[in-house]
Amino acid sequence: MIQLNDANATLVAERFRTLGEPMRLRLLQALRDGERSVGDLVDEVGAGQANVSKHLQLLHRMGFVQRRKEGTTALYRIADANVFKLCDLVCGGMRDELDEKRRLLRPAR
Amino acid sequence: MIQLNDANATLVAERFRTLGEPMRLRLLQALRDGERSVGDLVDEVGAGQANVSKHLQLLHRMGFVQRRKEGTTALYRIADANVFKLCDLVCGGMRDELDEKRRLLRPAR
DNA sequence: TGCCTTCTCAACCACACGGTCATATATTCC
DNA sequence: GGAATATATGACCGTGTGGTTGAGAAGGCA
Repeated sequence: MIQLNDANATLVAERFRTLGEPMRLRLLQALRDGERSVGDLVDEVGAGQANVSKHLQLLHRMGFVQRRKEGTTALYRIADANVFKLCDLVCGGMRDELDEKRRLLRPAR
Repeated sequence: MIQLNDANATLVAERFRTLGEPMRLRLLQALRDGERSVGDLVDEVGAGQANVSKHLQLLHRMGFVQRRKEGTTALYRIADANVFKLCDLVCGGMRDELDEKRRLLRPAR
């Protein structure tokens, strides 16, 4: 791991925090199989348009998605496929933790 | 990636958000080379003791660290080494993004 | 028992953030 | 130009969260 001095820790934390939001994760997943317009995403995640737009902007500023305009519509797409690796790792950790808890429930025999 | 339905997205986001805090990242890094007491960590990261204790508790609840008591001192250690893989991935993403920005600054020749 | 150390817990405050509403901007079509 | 559509932006509000402070356990030791 890169040295996490105070400055780096802040930058890295900023990116983790960006992923620490259910709506943003759902947007990323919706973008998983290709480019989508804001309107499509609004329909897909069932949230307000302004809200979706703001989340997408943050994901864009953090470099997780890219943006392209076509007429009046804005098309977003995944910029960094590693996002899904991150999710996989987190899910793996969740599984491990659940296994551990289940193991602790089983009384020592 | 595991299907991120609404329930899963919340759980995964919860874990990302836990890592989305500079102080917690610094605590994890301080624990990287072995078990540490709360007091040691307080000295190492230069924060209030109650504050460190709270952060450690959250990391513990989320399964990132394990806890052990010895007399009056509490000893924490990394429970899930994948945390560092997560940090590496995020750092890699940051590097890529910086490279991209640098490339965009160079005018098309 | 009484004191000291170590840590946790509860209450509080200030601030950041997610959501919504209303409005602005930009592009297309008539 | 004017209306309609698609997106972005700003103001506002309620809630969640990091930090601090002070009190409260829990163990070690004289």
